[in-house]
Amino acid sequence: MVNHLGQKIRELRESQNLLLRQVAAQLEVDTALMSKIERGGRNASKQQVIEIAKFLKANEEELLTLWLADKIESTIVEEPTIAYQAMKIANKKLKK
Amino acid sequence: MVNHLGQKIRELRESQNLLLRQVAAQLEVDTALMSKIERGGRNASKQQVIEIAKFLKANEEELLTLWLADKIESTIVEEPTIAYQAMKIANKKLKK
DNA sequence: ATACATTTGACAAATATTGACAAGTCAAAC
DNA sequence: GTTTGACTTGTCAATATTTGTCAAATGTAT
Repeated sequence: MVNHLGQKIRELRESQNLLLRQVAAQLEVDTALMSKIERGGRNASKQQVIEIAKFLKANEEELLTLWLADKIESTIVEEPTIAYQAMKIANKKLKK
Repeated sequence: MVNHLGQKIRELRESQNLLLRQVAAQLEVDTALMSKIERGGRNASKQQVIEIAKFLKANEEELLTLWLADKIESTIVEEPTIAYQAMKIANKKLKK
C-alpha cells in the first residue's frame, strides 16, 4: 500500500527544511501524529490537509486529491479481485 | 446517490416473492435492518452480503461488487470535484 | 555520550456504526 | 372505518473504530 499524501507532505516539508515539530505546531497536534500522517499510520482530516497545504505553500486541491485517493485505496485494498469492476461502476456516477 | 446493492437485493427478493421478514430471518437480523439495507440507509456487512447471495441464489461476486461500489461512492460523494482525478490515481494500483 | 528529530506502542477520549425496539405509514381486505 | 400485514423510520444503548497524546524507543549527527 502506498501513501500518496504522506509521501508528498514529507517531500514538501523536507525540501523546505522544516521539522515535523514545526508543521505539527501549525496544526496544533502532537509531533507523533504528524509523523504518523506522513508515514500513513493515520489519516489526516480534510481540515488538516487544507492547513498543511497552506503552511507548505502547496496546491490545496492537489493535496486533497491525494488524500481522497488514499481513502479510495484503503476502501478497495481488501477486495483486490473485484475492485476494478467496482471502480468502473462507481465511475459511471462521475460522468454525469 | 444510488444504492446499487440494495436495489439489486430488492429486485431479487421481489422476483422470488419473498418478504423482507424472510430474508431478515435468514440473516438473523431485524426486519427493520433489512429494510434499511435495501433502501441504502445502512450498509450490509460483507458476511451479510454473502448470506444474502446464497439465500437469493444470486452470484456472490456480483453482489459483493455492488457492495464495494457503494462503499467507493460513499467515499467520493463528498468530493465531487476531485473525485475523478483521485479515482484515476487509485486505479493505477489495480493494473499491477 | 549528548542533543535533538523521528518513530512506535499503549492508552483514554471522542466519534461512528451497529442492530433492536417501538411507533409510524400505507394499501388491501373486510 | 377498522383490522391486518408489509414495510419504513427515529431513537437508543451497545459496540467498534478512530483520534490524538504521552512515554519510551530508535535513529542521527556532533
